Amino acid sequence: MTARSKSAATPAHRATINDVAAAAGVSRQTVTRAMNGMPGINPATKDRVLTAAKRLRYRPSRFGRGLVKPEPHTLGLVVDDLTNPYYPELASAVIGEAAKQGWNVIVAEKIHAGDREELLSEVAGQVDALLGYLNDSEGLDQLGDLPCVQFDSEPGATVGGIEQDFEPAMADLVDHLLDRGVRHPVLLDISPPGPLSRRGQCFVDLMRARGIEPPVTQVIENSMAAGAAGSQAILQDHPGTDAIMAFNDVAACGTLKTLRRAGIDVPGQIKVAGFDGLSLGTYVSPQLTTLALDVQGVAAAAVGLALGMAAGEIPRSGPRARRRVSYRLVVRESS
Amino acid sequence: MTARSKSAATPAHRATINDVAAAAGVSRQTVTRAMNGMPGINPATKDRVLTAAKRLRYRPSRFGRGLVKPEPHTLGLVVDDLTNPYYPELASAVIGEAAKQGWNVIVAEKIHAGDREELLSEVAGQVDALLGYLNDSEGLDQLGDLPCVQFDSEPGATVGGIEQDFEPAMADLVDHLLDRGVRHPVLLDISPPGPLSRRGQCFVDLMRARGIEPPVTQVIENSMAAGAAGSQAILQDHPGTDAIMAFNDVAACGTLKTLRRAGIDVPGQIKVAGFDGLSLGTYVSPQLTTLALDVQGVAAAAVGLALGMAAGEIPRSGPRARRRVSYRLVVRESS
DNA sequence: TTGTAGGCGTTATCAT
DNA sequence: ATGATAACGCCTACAA
Repeated sequence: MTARSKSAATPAHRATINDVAAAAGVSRQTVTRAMNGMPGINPATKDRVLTAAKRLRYRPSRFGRGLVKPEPHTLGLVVDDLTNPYYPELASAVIGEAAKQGWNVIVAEKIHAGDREELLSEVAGQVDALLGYLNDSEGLDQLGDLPCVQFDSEPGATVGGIEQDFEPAMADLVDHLLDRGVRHPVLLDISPPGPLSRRGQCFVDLMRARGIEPPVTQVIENSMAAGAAGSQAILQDHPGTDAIMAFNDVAACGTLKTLRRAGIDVPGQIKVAGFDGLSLGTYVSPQLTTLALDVQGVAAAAVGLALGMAAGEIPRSGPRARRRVSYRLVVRESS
Repeated sequence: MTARSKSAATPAHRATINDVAAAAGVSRQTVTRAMNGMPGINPATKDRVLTAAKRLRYRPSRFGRGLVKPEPHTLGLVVDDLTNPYYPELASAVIGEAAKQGWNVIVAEKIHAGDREELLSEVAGQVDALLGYLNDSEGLDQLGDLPCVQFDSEPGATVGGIEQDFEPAMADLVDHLLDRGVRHPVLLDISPPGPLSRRGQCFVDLMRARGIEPPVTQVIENSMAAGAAGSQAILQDHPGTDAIMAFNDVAACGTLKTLRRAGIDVPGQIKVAGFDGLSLGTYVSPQLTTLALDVQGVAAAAVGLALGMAAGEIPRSGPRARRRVSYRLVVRESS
């Protein structure tokens, strides 16, 4: 009655099945039956139990339950940064695929983690399988037997993974650009000074095979700003440029912005292509021509692998632990 | 040791601490000590245990562990759809805040759920607190004592929540528009035929207070396409329009697209304002003037509330279970 | 219809 | 340094 001493209703710790049983004057088993809607219980008893449960704010412990019904249920998804539009599209697809099978998804972002190995082992302890852009170097081996699926997996990987096959689509894009009269394309690549990214190298190789040697401008950061800055550099260093192939859609949006600022017509004067197929590419003007990854396909394959591994139906590694997905050329307005 | 009987090493079920103990010829307790790096164990023994554990691919059960060390650890975040750029920004902030406190986040999307009540109770069973855009109607009451924090909470809500205070910023925006000479603004609102959204109503009220009666165009879907279509309608229905206030940034991007297609100069001919402050608004041209929510602040407040509730330091509801965060006007290029 | 007994995998406490 | 015992919260099998 006094507002002061209401704390008596707040026990130090959560109510357990025993508390409810005691409160309702029945056995734990009867509580179980009531809570889980099982048959063979007197409606009056059931009602009494449920009332007691509600009054005590009883909520079954997922640990106690998980111990007895050890069905795997939780997937870990590790991404760089949800703020980069690529990852939410992937995450959404993964969550959707997982939901179909009744699995939950814990999403972890590397960007918020001090130590990546620590992040990995932390979420590893909470899940039944792990998905993500997981560098081999980041403690993948310390995960014991945990099923692991790597996006963007290289052929020699130690865990399962998805191989992203963009070569044919890239060839389509190169042909498309040449068809439209491009003769002086530039590659805007993301890579430390040194070797090109795989996709960048592919573009260069395909152009070379057609008798064109595209200059390359490299940026380090994966962001629209980096794309904008890189394009600025291209305008200065390569005046005759008639196409810019950006390392991804986000960077391509930066490119569009730079070109607009410079009063350059896209696609009239310079054509622009991106990579990933984000819906972001439809938000901008002109809409982005891009190499679109089948994100749904990636998610379906990855979740399928992970769940198969967790169920013991698919080995943790080796050829059976791999899938391929492909890109396709999507021509929109920027080329 | 014989490679022959390898399959014997693959028990039907996961290795437990007992298996490791037996294999290493020690007690379970010693296994625990070895696995958790606890003191008081002979290095040689420890080594033997760890070797056995690795060989058996032993991974401690989170259920067994959670039963003994019942520290809350997992947060549930319910959003509509990560494909809508608003939610990933929020999710990223929430995950970051949670990570600071050592919590994991299960992300669930309503869009992937058949039944929303089912979704809610499903993730509720896996977490220690729940965050999200949770309509009161969707079974919030069936969650027992689970700590719940509602984004976009109305004053009378039954659970804890964040109140988003945009009135002052909206007033700033209205004044800003009028300063720039706007006389015929139109509201592009998201709402079923009938009452306006809260933010829409606020815009109208503020304009009215300044002697202007803005027409309203309503759309139902929360998407760029809806924003584009709604703006198309505005162009037809209200020829003299000199400003469009969109219900959010995504819709405002649709508006920009429509206006560009129509050859209308922004902001010269029509000014455009959005709502949310997404980074998306900096991807487009012209960059979007918007009312920016302090997403970090929202996330920090929401996670703080949820963890406080889970720890029993904050009541599940009432004034102490509420926080306010505010918007601010960000003037960019579109106005 | 209801209750009793046992065990799931882990860690803490207290011996030895 | 190591082991025995008990306990965590829940569910299943069986008994009453």
